[in-house]
Amino acid sequence: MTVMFSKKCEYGLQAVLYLAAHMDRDAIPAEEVAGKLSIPKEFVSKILQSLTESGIINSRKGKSGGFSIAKDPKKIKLIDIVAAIDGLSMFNSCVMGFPNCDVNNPCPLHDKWGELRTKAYSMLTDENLDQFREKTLRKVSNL
Amino acid sequence: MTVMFSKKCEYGLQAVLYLAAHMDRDAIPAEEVAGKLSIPKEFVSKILQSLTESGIINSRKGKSGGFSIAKDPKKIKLIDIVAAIDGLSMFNSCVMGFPNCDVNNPCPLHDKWGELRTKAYSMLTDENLDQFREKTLRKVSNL
DNA sequence: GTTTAATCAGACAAAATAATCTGATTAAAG
DNA sequence: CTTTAATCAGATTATTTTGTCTGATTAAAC
Repeated sequence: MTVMFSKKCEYGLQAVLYLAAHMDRDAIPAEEVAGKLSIPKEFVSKILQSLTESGIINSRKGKSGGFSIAKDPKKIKLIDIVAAIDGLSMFNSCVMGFPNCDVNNPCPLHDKWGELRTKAYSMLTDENLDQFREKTLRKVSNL
Repeated sequence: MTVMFSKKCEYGLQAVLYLAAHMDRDAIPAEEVAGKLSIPKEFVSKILQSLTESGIINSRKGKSGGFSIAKDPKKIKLIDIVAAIDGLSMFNSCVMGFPNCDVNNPCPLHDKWGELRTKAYSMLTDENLDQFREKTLRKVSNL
């Protein structure tokens, strides 16, 4: 069981952080990303392809090709990756799965979950990819 | 996509809350629970069976049989249902799926997620089933 | 004791998610 | 221009999750 994102999304977050932490380098092949992060190569490749369509990363075909961050990493937030892969429905769904859970018809956890959800959203929007660089490098070097 | 629990767990939480909110009545058949909560009957039946094995609810076979809360609802917390169905791994896994994510080798979100996780745990442990009774009745009456 | 309405058990089916395979295309480098 | 190393596209497989079906068992009520 994953915590709150799909496996695809977890991998996507890891991979994009990896690319952002290595902006200084050229395009990075899917094989390297897969190897460093222990993700199946074809799977991470697919995920990065889809993020290319979303405009978050670039891809370059052919020899010495690979993937790289598409724009200024100061302008990319983790929420962008989550939105592109899992979507944002988790931020307006009832935590217990009740339908029509809103302020007029709240489930027993509505208020408490509401606070948590707001903080979870902040967690994904407060910092940009550039600000995660060092932490990512430290984590990746210990995998 | 569910928010943070599996569908099975969401249904389990809803169903147990329903039973707890109707403790005054006799055993409640799976069919009623399924109908009120719009959950497939056989599915909720399976879920309630498994919670019977976990000792959270009782079942009675035969005519006028059904399910009921097994013990004092003041002594049951939502976390008990989550633990029985999804397990507690979500409370010690990395939110981004990194391995070995701990204080010595944290992922970029480790600290922020740590706080959230603690609060999510509180959300499931602060109140007992009895305290959810009214809120549940209000919600269920508007489904 | 027969009928009826329920759980229970286990197999089965469908759908979603995760992962793999194959071959085509592309572009750098010799 | 040939080789090589990469993405890309799409089909396929595997696994997990979700949901369904069938029949056996149980117990209340008549």
